[in-house]
Amino acid sequence: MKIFEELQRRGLIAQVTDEPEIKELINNGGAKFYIGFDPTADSLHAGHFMTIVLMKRLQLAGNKPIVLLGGGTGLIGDPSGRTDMRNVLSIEQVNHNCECFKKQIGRFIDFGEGKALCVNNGDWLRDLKYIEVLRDVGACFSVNKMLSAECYKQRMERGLSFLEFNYMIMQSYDFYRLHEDYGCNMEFGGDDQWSNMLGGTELIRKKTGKDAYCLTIPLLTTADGKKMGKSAKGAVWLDEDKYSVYDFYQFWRNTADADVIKFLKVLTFIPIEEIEEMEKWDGSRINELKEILAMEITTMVHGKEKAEKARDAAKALFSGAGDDANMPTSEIAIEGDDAGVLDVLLLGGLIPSKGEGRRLIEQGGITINEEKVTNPNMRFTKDQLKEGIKVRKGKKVFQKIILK
RNA sequence: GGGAGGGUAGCGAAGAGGCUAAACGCGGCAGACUGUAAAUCUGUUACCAUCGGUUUCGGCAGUUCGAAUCUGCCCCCUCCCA
Repeated sequence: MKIFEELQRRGLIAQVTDEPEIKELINNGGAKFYIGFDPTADSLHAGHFMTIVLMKRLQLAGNKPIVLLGGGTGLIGDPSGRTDMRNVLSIEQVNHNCECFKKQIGRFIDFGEGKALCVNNGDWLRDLKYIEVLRDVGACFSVNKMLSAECYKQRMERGLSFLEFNYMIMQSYDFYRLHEDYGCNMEFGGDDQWSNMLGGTELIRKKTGKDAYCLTIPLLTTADGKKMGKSAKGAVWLDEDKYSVYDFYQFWRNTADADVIKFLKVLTFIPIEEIEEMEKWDGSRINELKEILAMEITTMVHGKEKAEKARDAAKALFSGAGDDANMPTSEIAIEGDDAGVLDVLLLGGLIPSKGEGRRLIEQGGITINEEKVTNPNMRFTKDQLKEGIKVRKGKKVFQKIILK
């Protein structure tokens, strides 16, 4: 099966500019495509992951990826599909974030000789001269057309700053530069990028008379219509210091029934035939699929060893077996000879405030060492804490707390 | 620059001098039911605390026994006119 067909079967194609042409290019390894990543934080998150996986798929099919770090565009902020303005990042932050992104992407994409490129649009965007840009690039854009772009819809009601309005032009210019400097002929991105991407192809056509192509992937949403990759705690980071491997595994393990197959297709390298086979499995095996999904993704991101550890820990905890070898653990320090439960939970990071802790205890949501806690004034001695206590919050949160 | 309307808890949105830590909806958390799912139902959702207390309604300064609610100044947003 050729890569284009595979992408289709996996549900990875939302919109394309010229299907026959794109098919031809990527099926024969003729694409030199770029995907942009704006460094909005110091780690990639689950939302980026699908894009990276896509990149990898195309690279494996012989195409050349160009990773574009948004050292320039990150200073502007993409307003596409957003209702509110992004907070403006400092140059230092952006630089730092770019470094972090680069490291992380390197774990997935092979940057070996001639196989892929990593460039930073800060290298050209930051030095642009205003008048020159207006004359060279600005003249190619129609404000009327830009304003009618779908991606600004929400912002037309709430206000759009000129800064953000220029994002599309910067992204288009990126494509043009990559086309000129590196022979890039295609841009991939999330579906919310469609108008920005088209801006690029049009700019290239106007400036060079040549064609370039775009392909967008559907925005991965959960069955309840939310953007995938956000958990209650915020973004699901790929950096294990920001989001533990155990939690990462659990995030995928808790995927809604309706999303499992979709996620398997889009996010894993399990052959599409196999997934289509899994689709026919009896409904009672749905939890097996969730484990497979969680295992696959966690392995890709954190490596097999850590993924197995996370899986084993989860299995042990949820099956009720006493094995706490891999239970997530936090260390705390206390003053005095003993400490109240609420303080312990707070220090262990299980509750955001003592009020919340009280509520949990009142409602029977806290279990320590297999015993339900009923008294919010309960105390633990230093010796007890030294041995460590096993806390269970609600149904799914397990944590061992131990004295430092 | 002129005019109008706004800024209330994570979000949306009521409240227009004491009865308001602030209705309601969403979201979050917990409980029941389950399959570590969804749906549903129940409870809960500023902070500290046993009673009770502390700090909140864009910011600052006032008026009042008492202010989210009234006054002045400032900041920010939206719309209309230039």
